Amino acid sequence: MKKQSKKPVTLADIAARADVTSMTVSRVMNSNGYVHVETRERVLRVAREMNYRRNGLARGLKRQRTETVGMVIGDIANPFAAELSRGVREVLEQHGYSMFICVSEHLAKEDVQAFDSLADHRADGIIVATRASKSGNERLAELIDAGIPVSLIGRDFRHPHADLVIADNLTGGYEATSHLIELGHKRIGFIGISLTQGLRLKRFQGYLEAMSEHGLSVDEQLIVGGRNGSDQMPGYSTEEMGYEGMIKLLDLKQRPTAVFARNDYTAMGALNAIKRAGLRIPEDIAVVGYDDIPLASHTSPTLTTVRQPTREQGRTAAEFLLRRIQEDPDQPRREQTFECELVVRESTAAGAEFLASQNKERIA
Amino acid sequence: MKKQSKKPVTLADIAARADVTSMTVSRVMNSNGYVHVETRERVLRVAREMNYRRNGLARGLKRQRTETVGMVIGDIANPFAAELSRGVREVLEQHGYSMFICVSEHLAKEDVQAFDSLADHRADGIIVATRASKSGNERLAELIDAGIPVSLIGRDFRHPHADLVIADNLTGGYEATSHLIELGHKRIGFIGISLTQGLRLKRFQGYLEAMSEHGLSVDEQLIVGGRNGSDQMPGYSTEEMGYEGMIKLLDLKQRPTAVFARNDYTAMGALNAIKRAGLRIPEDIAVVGYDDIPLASHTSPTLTTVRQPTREQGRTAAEFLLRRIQEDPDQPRREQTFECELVVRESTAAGAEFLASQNKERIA
DNA sequence: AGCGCCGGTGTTAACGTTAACTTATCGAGC
DNA sequence: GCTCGATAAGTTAACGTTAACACCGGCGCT
Repeated sequence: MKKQSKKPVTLADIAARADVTSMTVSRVMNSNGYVHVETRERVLRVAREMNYRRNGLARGLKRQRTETVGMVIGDIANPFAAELSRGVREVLEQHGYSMFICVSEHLAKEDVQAFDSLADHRADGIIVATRASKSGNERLAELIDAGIPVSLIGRDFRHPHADLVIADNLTGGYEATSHLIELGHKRIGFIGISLTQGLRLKRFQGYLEAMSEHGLSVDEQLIVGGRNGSDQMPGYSTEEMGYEGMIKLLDLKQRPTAVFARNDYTAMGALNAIKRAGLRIPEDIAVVGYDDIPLASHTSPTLTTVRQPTREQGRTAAEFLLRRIQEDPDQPRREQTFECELVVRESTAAGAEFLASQNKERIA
Repeated sequence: MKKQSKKPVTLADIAARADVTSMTVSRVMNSNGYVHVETRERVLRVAREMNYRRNGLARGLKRQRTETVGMVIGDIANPFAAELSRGVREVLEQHGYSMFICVSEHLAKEDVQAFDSLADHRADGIIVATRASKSGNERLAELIDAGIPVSLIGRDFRHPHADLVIADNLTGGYEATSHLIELGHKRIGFIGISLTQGLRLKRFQGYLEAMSEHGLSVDEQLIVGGRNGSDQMPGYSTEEMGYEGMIKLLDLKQRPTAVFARNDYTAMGALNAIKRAGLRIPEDIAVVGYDDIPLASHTSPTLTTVRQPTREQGRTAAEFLLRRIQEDPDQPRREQTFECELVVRESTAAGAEFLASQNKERIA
């Protein structure tokens, strides 16, 4: 059924028409080596006429590099990942690398598939911003051992030859929680994990530490959310989780006076559940999110949250990766931690004067 | 500076260790042709030991296809694009194709770069979901003419050998506006375009048609938003545009009683500006968005919007593309239009009874 | 005159894989 | 015994590009 379609133009085709060898055409295309001005122009003209596109496969095969970097993210709609990718791209582009994005939908299986796919297509390096998983980490280790440069962002996985950039989410969670405690809250809920598997989440550890350091006990009933069983959640529904988690909390005999959500979407879901229940924010219940996505300053009330230097993390990961590509893939690992910053907005501010005194936000 | 790093294992390396030829190893790896059971197992064992990864460049070069499809989107954080990409992936994965995403950040230059990059790396086909631009369209036409299968989503560009899936945004915009008119609104604003360049936007045309058909005049003061000059807007800020646009509308001597926003983010910005101004929704001002992103049912009030079958569009585009890849790249174009559906929620509902009578939404 | 060097171009041989073909062995069927 | 088909390999020659080297004429220098 497949019709014989016109096959792509090659250097040799151009060479024949321009009466030179393909080597000369190659030199013209890559502007290296000596080529007579007239020859160059003739070749370029023919190439344009024939609508030549170079074959990156052959090129990459011969040169043993593709000037291509793959980035693996868990959820394409996540503004946090989006901002990371922008940082990565900024740097890669400057250095002439193309970036291709693979999405794992937060599934370990797809994670591995993405790694394989990028490795097989000989990406020069891989930037990984997905959540850690056993099978994913194992495959990643194999690839790193095979000499593929890898740079990780916020993934709880270390390898002697892979770089890592990460935000200090432990402190971030600690500060968010402490902020609530300082406002006088004692019953503080956490939305977005299940107790069985959330213990590795740094921002949750920060929550626990803050509570215990201030002598507050943690009521397990106040820890809600997270998927039953598997860790898979279709793209966007973290915010659904926030909504449902909050409802559970509101139904308690003794409900919390404040909640800390694992991320801003979750927090937005919680905001909604609270408003729906006819309660006021922050008077009845205060809410803190995490990530400071652009929407966080446009909810009502605006959302107190923890900002991490997202684009900067992407940039740094890309820089680490490029160094590893251009120097030695087996060089010792670099790790950089970024500090987080509490951004106080209306969802926790007791009053305007508090906001005014605390809020260091730039006038955006 | 670059240290001699261990070079990747090849079929020949395995062949040597397993005492066969690389052809036999190739047969094992691709499970085609006859291979003795013992030989196969020996080869597989050696391959695993040596941590073999096939070279997709060489493979693609020889086979003249890569089983890879590129998708170009304008904004990675846009939930609409995210949902499209999920649909695309669903189909591609079923057929054994890998998908790589390129992001153009809504810039024509990056659009062209993405096309080139995918073409050069010999993707078997390209799915394009970015906004049309002169330079982008031109390059796209070149690639299509060169025989690269292309499938377009919602891009205002036609080519005899490229497929197109598109939502009927004209009708969508018409219905959204008619809905407001039927509710009794006469001064209806539109947020999200500039008059000079927004005329091509189908949903805006639908707005204009509905207004004129109902004998309402359009006040140019009520058309706000859009960037001054260039069409570039950094990722997310459409919602900023909604906020600022709405403020402009609120400042008018005679402000609108309803607004139609070009998409849900813009609408959310508008919601916020209205609430901030101390006005009620929908009593003082009604709001309609577009796209029905997941968040739309979680704002307060929930957002009336126009839903398009997003994932379905992605799936269809992928199916079109696969057919074009597997059959004839020069086959005549297919075009499929998807109907949109008005989803009435609180931001326009006059009262609960209205909602109850109109809202066909599934109990999600 | 002889030498070296530079500009300009060609030749050769890979890069790693696989399509297409060839070779060889083993039984089954006549 | 001979042919034929299935099984199990091996051989050859690309796919399109470029690194490395070779070649050649001309110019400047000793």
